[in-house]
Amino acid sequence: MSQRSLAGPDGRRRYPRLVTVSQTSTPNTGADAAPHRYTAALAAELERRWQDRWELEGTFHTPNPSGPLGDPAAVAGRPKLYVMDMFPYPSGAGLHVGHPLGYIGTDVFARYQRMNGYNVLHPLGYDAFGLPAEQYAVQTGQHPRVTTEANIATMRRQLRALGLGHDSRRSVATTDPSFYRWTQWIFLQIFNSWYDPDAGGARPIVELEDAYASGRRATPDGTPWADLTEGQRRGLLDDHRLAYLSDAPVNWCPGLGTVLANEEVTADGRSERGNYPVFKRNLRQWVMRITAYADRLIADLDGLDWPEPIKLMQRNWIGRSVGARVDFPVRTAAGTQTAITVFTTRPDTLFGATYMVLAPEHPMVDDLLPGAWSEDLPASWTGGAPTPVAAVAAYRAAAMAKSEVERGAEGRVKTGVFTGAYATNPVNGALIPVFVADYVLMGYGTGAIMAVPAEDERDWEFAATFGLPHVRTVAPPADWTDGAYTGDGPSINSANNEISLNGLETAAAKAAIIDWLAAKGFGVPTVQYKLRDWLFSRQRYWGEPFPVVYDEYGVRGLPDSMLPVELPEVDDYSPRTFEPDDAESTPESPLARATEWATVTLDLGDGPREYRRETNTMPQWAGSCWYELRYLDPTNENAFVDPEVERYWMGPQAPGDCGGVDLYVGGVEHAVLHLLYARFWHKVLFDLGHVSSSEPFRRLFNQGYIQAYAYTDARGMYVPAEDVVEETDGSFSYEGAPVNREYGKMGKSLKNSVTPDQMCGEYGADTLRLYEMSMGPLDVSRPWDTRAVVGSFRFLQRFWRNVIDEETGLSRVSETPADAQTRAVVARTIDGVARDMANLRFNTAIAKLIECNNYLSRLLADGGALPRETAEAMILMVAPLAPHVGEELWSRIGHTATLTFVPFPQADPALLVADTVTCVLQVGGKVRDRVEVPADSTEESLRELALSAPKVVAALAGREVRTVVVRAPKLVNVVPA
RNA sequence: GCGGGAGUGGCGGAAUUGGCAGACGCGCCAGACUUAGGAUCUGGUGUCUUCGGACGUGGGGGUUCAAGUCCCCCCUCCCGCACCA
Repeated sequence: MSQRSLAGPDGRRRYPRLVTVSQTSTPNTGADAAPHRYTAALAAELERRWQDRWELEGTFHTPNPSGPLGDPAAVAGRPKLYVMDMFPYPSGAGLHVGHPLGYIGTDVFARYQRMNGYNVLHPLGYDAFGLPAEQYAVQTGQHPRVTTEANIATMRRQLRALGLGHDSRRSVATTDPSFYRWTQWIFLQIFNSWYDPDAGGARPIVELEDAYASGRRATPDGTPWADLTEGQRRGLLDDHRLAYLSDAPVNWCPGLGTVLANEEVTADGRSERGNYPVFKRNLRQWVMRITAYADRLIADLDGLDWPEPIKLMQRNWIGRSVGARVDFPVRTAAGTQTAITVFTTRPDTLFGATYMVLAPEHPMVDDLLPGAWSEDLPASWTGGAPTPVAAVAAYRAAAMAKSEVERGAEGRVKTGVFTGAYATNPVNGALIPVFVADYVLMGYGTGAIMAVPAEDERDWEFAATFGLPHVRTVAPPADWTDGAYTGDGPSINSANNEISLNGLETAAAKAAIIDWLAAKGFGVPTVQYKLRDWLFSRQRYWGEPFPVVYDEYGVRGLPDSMLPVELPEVDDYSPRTFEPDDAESTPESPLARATEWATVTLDLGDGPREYRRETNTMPQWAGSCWYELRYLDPTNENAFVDPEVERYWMGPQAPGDCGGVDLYVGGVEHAVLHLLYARFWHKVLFDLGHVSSSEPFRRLFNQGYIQAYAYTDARGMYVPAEDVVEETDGSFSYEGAPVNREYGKMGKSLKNSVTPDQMCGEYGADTLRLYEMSMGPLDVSRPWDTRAVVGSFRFLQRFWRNVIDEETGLSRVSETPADAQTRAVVARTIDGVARDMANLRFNTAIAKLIECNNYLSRLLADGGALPRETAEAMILMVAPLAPHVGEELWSRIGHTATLTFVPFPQADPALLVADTVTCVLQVGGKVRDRVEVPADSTEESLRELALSAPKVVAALAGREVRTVVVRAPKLVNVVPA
């Protein structure tokens, strides 16, 4: 990398052959280069120089309208644009070339829009709480803060070397106490709020307390507020809070030693991280009442400029179903009259309910079981057990023993057992048997269903297995043969003395029966969601402590003045982990061992008293739920963000606009986790009047991933991908032995990692940026190909050579004006590049720039000069993509200031209109000739031209002309008879 | 199984509203410079061809003067959900 060219005695250069062991096929060693050629060495020098200058001048320091980062004059008269990436976790493994793909994309876009006059906010921070730093700390004994800060420093260095124009003053980390102080503050806002269905949003809990205290709102059992004990009052309020403690079943993962959110558990009941078994346990944990926002989280998707698949995933995850709850009267074994409540989306099929099913965990099951079977029953119903109690116990034990994977592997064969009890179908009084079966899930609806075999495939299968009858209540299509018909159609067999659904279409039948049920007190219309409340506790050290304490009555939020609650120093950062399948184990947070910290004496307004702290911490999602707001005002010590600053950057742009970040770029893997949680927090803050935007991210863009090939040898071990050779027959080998190729992620363990540092060293950051942007559309995944990077390098080299004389290093720019053709070519390039950049189509923008540059190369090779207007337009267009080359050339042709804020070139519309165009002459739709014609040719003249064109005449071969289609001036199609 | 997306040269990918398929790049081939080339530069490069042309965007059918693009059927791959009543 360090060879220099030598000048010979005659003044001509001599290029010594210096071949080092490290020398590869890289074209850019500089060994052979002309003295002022664009080489890796030159790229490294000028990139460092411009990065230093940007930093020194604060080029990317974005002004706020007010406050510590405020500069009203700089803000005035410019439109704003907030461009943001999903922030990274500062991993110790360092970056590979796939990581910065999205960051480069947003940087190009941000730079482009700065040149269009926007005040662009483009920050990048760090999502730095979380498991890897903690696990590393457990292994090494080093405080996670130390490793986290070292990792952040490394990542900042790597990202700086890519020339990313972030506002470094706003580079917050979620682990900074000055950041998580406000995470805790927002938690308290949520904790101190309740969802008021009448207002359709969150309101301070003190308003609810006032309503109870004044009697405007009755307590659930009617007891006057004044007569309630302190504990009862607090319990009542706690039941309404948006952040609350719950004893409900949670996902307990012994292998990780922590509980997990539903979103963090895979379909086969394992942890998304680590792939350990997860068990349902009743544990007292913090939960966020996200379900209160389910409807708004669905409805407000409509106003978002997000990819449709992501919206769909959120809708599906929330899983809204409209239906009814219906009560089926039943008598317990003890003789008490009660009812089994089911949820159904098909109340119109009620007359077809021929049995019921309860989930194995359903709390009513045990009360229903009679002491003995009342009749002779088939063995399939009793499971061969002597009593219902024994049958259900055996069934439950068998169901518990099966893992989710095993259940899936059984191909969903329906199993179950009869309870011995019968319930009454409220519409027709029929006594129908009640079963227990694991195809009904306790976690959805009421954990109980009415089974309608004729109109539900699962019920049909179960009924077939257990010999249960079916009654069709929806007329299937004429060609229907057998099985459950789940579609819509006119109701049949659905009438009692009071109501008949017969003949009604499904929608009308639903409405009619719901009215009847409601009137009779048998049921109510209900909306059901798959979404559950969000489990918010983790038994971890490296997370935000909860800003709450406990006294004898329960939990109390701390006053703002006591924030932040900082993490205590501890000897052991590890949560207690267990054998992965030890379902009986109990979580044990590391903070519980910090006994001095966990007990604290505070004055919460009623004198100093001793309290217990919460020893769980918040999940890693907490910081990412609101970081877009902290970027706006990162140094504010009085508020998480100044309202005026928030309104400027994120406020609605028009009536009905939700506001939010103008462009948010990140991977699709956060479609339902981060993006749902962040929307929820933002809406709470909106309801409470803390932000003016009702959504955090107005526009979302999912970048694709850079994939890579990995190779395994005969033993299945990964071999270094860079040393694999492709054989002439298309197979691959490593050190002479054949290897298998697989396609997927890039990673150190797969031995196919390529780092940005490597690419910057071999070509420079501008080449890497250009290559990543030219590989394909930003939202599509594609394979990395190190060999192909040289193409982007060659372009920069050729572009450089067109502007700079390689021998002298001087500008080749001429002050003579451009000729008409050059102007037209450049104008077309400007037009296309501007459109592509605005649409994040950087790959086609680059193709157009290369095309234009190739034109200029030919022009110069033919002895032409490079006109200043042409050079400047090209430099300014290349600059967002390759900013260091852009700045360097801009300065070398005589400018002193950065080009960051120089207006992007405008195409003269007059130059976009060509004088002549190529007209395609077709015969029967096949191209036969092309002719240059005036752009304003008339249809008639083109028709004449085509009919007399020799190639058209030849292709017609004497056939009659049926018709002639003319699309002036570009196409004529002569259609033979 | 349900839902969504995608199939274009050896490879990554281009292609306003249906209107010249394969832009641009890699690779490959040839040439230039060179003691040399793995640097750089120039040119060529979908397939077949009797050199006229024919064929060609996963397969089959259709609409149209004209289909990668629109419609129907099928195949393959990727992503999400997965007994959600």
